Amino acid sequence: MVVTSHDVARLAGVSQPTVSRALRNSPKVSEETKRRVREAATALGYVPSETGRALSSGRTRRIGLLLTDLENQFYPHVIAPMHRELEALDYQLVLQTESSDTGRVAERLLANSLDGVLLATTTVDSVLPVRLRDRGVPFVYFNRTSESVAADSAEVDAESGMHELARRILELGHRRVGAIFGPRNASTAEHRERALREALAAASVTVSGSMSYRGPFDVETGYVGARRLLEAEQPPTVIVCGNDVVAYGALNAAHELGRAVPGEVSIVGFDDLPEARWPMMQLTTVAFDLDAMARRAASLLVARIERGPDEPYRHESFPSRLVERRTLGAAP
Amino acid sequence: MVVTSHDVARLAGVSQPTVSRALRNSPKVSEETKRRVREAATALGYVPSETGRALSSGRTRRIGLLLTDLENQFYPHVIAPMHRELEALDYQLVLQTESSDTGRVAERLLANSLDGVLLATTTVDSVLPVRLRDRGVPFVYFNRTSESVAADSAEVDAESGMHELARRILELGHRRVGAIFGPRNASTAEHRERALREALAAASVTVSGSMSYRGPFDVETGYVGARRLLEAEQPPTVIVCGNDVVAYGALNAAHELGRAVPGEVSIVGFDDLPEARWPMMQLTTVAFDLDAMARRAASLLVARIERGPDEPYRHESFPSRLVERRTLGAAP
DNA sequence: TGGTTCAGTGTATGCGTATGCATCGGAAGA
DNA sequence: TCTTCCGATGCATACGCATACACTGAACCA
Repeated sequence: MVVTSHDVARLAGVSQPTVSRALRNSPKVSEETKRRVREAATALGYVPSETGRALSSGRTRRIGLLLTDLENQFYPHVIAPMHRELEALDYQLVLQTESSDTGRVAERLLANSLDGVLLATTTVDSVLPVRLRDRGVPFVYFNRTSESVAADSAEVDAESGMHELARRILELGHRRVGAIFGPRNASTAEHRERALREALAAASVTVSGSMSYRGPFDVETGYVGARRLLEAEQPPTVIVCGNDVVAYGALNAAHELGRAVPGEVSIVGFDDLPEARWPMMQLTTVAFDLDAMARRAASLLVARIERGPDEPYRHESFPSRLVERRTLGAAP
Repeated sequence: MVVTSHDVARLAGVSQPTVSRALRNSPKVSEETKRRVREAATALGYVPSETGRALSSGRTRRIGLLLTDLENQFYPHVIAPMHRELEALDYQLVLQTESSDTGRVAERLLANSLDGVLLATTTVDSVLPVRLRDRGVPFVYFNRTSESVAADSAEVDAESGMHELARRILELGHRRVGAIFGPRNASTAEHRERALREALAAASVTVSGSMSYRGPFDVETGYVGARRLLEAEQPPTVIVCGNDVVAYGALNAAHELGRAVPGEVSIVGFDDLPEARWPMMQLTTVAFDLDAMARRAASLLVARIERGPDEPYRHESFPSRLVERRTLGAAP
């Protein structure tokens, strides 16, 4: 039924190992034989079995991508460039989502015989990196880090953009600054929060507890958080969101409450997703090269897989900067 | 380095096949032995190699999902439910995107030793289904069909919703009906177009060539198409879009041109994605249970894989209905 | 008591590819 | 002409698991 290298060997009049070598373009096979083998392979429609190859070589050329939530609007812009990069490097992408049972995720990742794992979940789970390290499964942190287990990483430098944003916010006269931060235990959320607070503190502006909200990086958080902040007695004049997706939710809340943006309240995001540029949206946001960062994470992982565990860890940092659009204006 | 069933066998004092049987809970192994094997497996942290299992069993428990464009806003709402369903059925999801070189895609799909493929691309490529059939790789059409090669399918019944929409549009006094259809050679696009035209024809309303635009199901198409239609001398009073994502683009165009929605122009989508419900958006659209449809496609495929090729093909149809929100109003 | 049966386990083998090593034949050098 | 060497190929085997089949011993029946 299925064509194997033996069938090709028979047709080409050579042995099976010669087929293997010929098709992998080994220099130990004569050009004439390669030609015959290739012809036979084409004639039979032979495609090498990845399973056989994996068992024999110990490499699957498959990489796992661990995400928090497949439906989050952030991830398509991560998955796509990673997929493109990995395709070019001849690797496959297998999706995994975080389940409540971390042990099971780890087990699946390992059983899957993945060559490596891209950790793109927001919250830092301390168990998984340890297990991966112990099993010798290469992995890379994407848009997060962990102090506990060292590994390659691709991250945003939030400071530059956040400082720029804070300066501009103050310049526009805002003093009641609200914020919707990301979840606790998420390094990305912490970096952004700290950068914002530090930059504002320079002008003695603080984000008080009643002026802030905290939750997962999703639309719901932005919506609920912004409603809460905007319906307070002294609502903020600007709401800085943990990322663009959260800002979408905040915009929805403002829209629903009939608050003009940026007339009555300014809203700012982080990430500069393609949707932020939509005429409908025109979201002012802190931008960085997400596409490049995703591709970099993928290539870092492949380099780690192919060059081995002895290379020093690389921590790629992507600078951020403010992109002003419509949703940030002068304080009312 | 890596723990195999042999290691477990040695520790448990049994043979390797007994380990295999015990862990797969075969009735041919005594409870006492199972207990010992399980203990040994846990002690060693044994996780069966999927590669070994795949080579031996001929099944990879991996399913390919072929998409047009990973960054399209439609797909997260497809990927997520499929992933959930497949996870419950203990299958993995591997992403593939359509490349220009169809042959290469087919080859990769086959080499990948996938147990089956979910075809979720919009355009009907005639080569791939044939190759999959010839190789005996089970597959399911999702949100599309092909007359040439029979297979299970999960599709929308566009007629009910489109008729409802047409009736409502006419009722609201619209006579200049514009449309942004999906791409040519896409069965989904054709169904929706035909259903709309038929329903309008009953009232002698037609969508002329100058009142329609055609392109891939993406934001760009909606934006470009709507700009073209709206900047014409006699712009339509309503624009029916091939799907919600296209409608996002149309809304962007209307926004940019300063046309009030639905005051000056009504815009309607199809799919009822979660984003359509956003207060910012409030898109009137033709809805169906996309989540269920995606899950159904996945379970149809698994059933096909596990029950074999002799079962009759199943064509699941999901009814559609109009969901009125803000973007459809009376004709100006 | 001998034969039959069956539960439980081991042995042998296959799945498809990659690779270390042996082999072979011809060319080059002595 | 004999040896040496090397390019080209075949042989044997490993990878980890699943499964057909063989085997063993105990229980049961006649």
